Amino acid sequence: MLDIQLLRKDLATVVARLATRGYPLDAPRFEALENERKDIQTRTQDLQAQRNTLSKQIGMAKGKGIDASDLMQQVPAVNTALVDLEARLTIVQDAMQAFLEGIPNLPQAEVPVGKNEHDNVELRRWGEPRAFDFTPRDHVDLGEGLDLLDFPTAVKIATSRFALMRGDLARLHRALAQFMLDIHSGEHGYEEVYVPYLVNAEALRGTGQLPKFEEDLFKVGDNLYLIPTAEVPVTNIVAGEIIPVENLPIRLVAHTPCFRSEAGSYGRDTRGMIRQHQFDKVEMVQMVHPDDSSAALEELTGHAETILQRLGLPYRVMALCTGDTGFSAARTYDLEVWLPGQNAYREISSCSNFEAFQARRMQARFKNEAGKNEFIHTINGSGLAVGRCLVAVLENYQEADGSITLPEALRPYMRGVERLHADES
RNA sequence: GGAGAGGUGGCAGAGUGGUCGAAUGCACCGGAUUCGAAAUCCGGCACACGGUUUACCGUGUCGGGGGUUCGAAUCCCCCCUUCUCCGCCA
Repeated sequence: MLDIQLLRKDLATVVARLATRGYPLDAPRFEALENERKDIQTRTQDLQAQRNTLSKQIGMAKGKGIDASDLMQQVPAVNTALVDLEARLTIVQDAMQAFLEGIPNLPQAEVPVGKNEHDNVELRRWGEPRAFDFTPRDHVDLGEGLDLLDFPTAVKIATSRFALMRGDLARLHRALAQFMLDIHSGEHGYEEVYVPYLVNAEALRGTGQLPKFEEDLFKVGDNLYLIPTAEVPVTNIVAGEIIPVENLPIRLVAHTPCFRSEAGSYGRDTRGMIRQHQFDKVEMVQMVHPDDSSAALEELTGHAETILQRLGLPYRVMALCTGDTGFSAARTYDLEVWLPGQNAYREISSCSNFEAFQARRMQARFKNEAGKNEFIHTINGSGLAVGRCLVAVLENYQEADGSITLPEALRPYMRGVERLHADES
């Protein structure tokens, strides 16, 4: 959520900056709501002050044993007017709140202006895509060829967009998550957390998934939703808190499954594990002093890159343009890993600075140097998407016979297994 | 699942219809004392919003919502939540 003071003070600038991300802010509506609110609120407060004064006088009179019936006769008229005004005030305030919650974050000045993913800017590349002396297969052919990846059975149990992994592939999947978690918690200074996989609407509102993106979520029962990313439970750890400034920055990492309905993505990435209803992800979250958030985003992005580098997976870093930046983010870098099976770079991590956007929704603050409560900044990023990382390992490390040579870094997690290969039989 | 007890400022904890946004203690900030510190003493110290604008005035907030009343932290109803005991259970 944006600071309403910013809209009051400099509406034109806000409109212009939001326009770069393709969001048409309804300025006349804002001004109309604001004027109505101001009018009703001042009138309401005047009446409340009148009532308070009268009641206080009645109390004083009764305390002295004086008859107060004159005063008491004056109150009902005030109250009648108040009932109406207070109701109208609530309506305007709710409308304003809903209006504000629907506005996306302002992109930072450095974000390249553009319409969609085609306008994203490549910042750097790491690693050389391997030259194959055979036609590389994609992870579906590889996994099924090894009898370790099974989509039909997953469909039988659940529905499409689910996967079943077996044996050493299931183990490799677990190894990847462990490996990532160990590096972030052991080398990058993150505290590992285990969090609920079901969250309430308030938490989702805090990080910005609700109210706008309910159709992307799986709802369970009356009040709970399966998490679409660990960002939701992890970031909300600080919701409503006033954090001692010396505790900043807070760095947290969690490995969780993520659940997405993928509404509106029919026909996209229907083959394989790229786009699933359920996938695992290791997520890094930082809560920082506002002065430090830009540096923290660079740092966190580097932490995600470290994983790809240790696994020897070629990737590039993309600066998302204004039009492709997510609702809550002020700035986002995507990491795209090279997938030989698709002959393309594909997103494997998304790292964003949300500035105070989520903190304002969550009421997550710290006491600043002046002793005033101030909103923290939040940053998060995948480090990495486990399923897509598994895909990348399979495709980049495949051999001509369909076997997979495992990267050195993972071998300690694979009880000595160095290759995935089909049974001899 | 059954029974009971609670949710008040950063924390602890008073307050059961009227000058209560709320005693007291701790923590914190400023000052005195001290060579300095501890201890002690004095003072300050919730948040949000609105109006005016450095001072100021007003409104709202005592888990959330609704009700009674001229007036609610205090009475009534509903919900959420925490704790204790019993049962069950990975």
